[in-house]
Amino acid sequence: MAVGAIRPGGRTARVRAAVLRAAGDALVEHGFDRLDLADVARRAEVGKTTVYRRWGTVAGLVADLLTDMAEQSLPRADTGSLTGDLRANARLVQRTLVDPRQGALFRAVIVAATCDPRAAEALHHFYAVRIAEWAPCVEQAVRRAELPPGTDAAEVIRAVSAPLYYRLLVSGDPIDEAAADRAADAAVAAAHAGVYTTAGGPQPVR
Amino acid sequence: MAVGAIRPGGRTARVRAAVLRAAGDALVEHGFDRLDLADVARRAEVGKTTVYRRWGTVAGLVADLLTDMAEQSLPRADTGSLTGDLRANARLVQRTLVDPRQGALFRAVIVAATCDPRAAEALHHFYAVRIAEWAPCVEQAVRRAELPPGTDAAEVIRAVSAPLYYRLLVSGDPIDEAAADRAADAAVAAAHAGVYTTAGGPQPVR
DNA sequence: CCGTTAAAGGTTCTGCAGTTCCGTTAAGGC
DNA sequence: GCCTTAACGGAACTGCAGAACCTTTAACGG
Repeated sequence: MAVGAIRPGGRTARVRAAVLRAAGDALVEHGFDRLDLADVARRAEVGKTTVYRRWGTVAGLVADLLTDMAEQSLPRADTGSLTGDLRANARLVQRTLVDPRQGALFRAVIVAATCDPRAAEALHHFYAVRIAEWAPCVEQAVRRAELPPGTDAAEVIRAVSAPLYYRLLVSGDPIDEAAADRAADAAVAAAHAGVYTTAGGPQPVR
Repeated sequence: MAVGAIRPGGRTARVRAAVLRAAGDALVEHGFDRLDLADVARRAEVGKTTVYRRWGTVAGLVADLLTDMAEQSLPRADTGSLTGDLRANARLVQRTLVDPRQGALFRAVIVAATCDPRAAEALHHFYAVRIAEWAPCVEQAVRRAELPPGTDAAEVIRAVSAPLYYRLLVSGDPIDEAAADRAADAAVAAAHAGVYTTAGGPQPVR
């Protein structure tokens, strides 16, 4: 075999998959701060030396987990109306954050991002991908003249998620379907008023 | 002295103040995950036994720090217009989150809240207080007929902060004055459209 | 199939966060 | 001012996360 070749196949891939799955389980059970790499190794039925060597720290492991999560994508909605699409998006985010496993996982990766630059980069990339996936909903609405031209599509999508993440991380208020619909409706109203146009400030209400 | 009396005065209060200040410094420097209670004790020039006995864990210490922070309040603005007031609020939040010390501190306490129930309760109380302080801006706007009756004042205030915290914790986008103004303007537009009325869904744009 | 070596695995060691123990200081009621 | 004891402080101890070391397994090129 050639010198210096890397070996991503077979066992290495199996080990990565097992460790990432175990890391997800452990994160959901204990949370970010109480995560022990040796415990992850035990769950994954893998030598703890391997986990320490390949990922080093809890944050490094979470960063890799996020990279993996970014690759699995969910299709965006296309209901024909902006409100319908954004409500679908808000409901998707809402269901994800409320889900015991997914919600705990997202809290954990967001925490990891505040502690480690690699995890932060992975997180920002993850959301950049998700936002780019949904931006076409807004672009279509602009083409349909539902929204003013020059509307920043990504900013509208972010505006839908923001109140839900605010509840998850900051205020602790319940993340129910009503909150999701309100988040979507607020984004539509603000976009309609021209708040998200690149030109700048809000346009007068027509 | 009576049996079982507690002693909050003198030395005890001095120790608490010194430890909370030291904890803030340490949080800003190392972040939540790398916080060592022994290091906090050293900075505060206090026995480490004291810190472990009174606060026990990092999360417990942060919870107390938050309780302390909730007591120091900043006055709300009163510019005469809803947009003016909410932009002032958004700018205040923006400046706080961008400030190296304050920003790091807020990230740390939010992280602590995801790890510990007491810290979570302290955080939610902190924001409940802040939101209640600014809610009158919205109530005034309703009285001035700038907004539809039945508008949920707290929800409007939360809507102003949400995009800024989303940037801080999730997307990593810059938290500049333009973002602050957009957050305020979006909240105004959505509130104006009736998204935050207790009645429910959005009212038709007038 | 074989040889090379990248990558995983097992075991032992170590530093330090967190605990325990006991002596010291000073808050506050009389 | 005195006494009781809540609360602080220093030092020695301990358990375990993470490092170090060496052995074993299996991926991949020929």
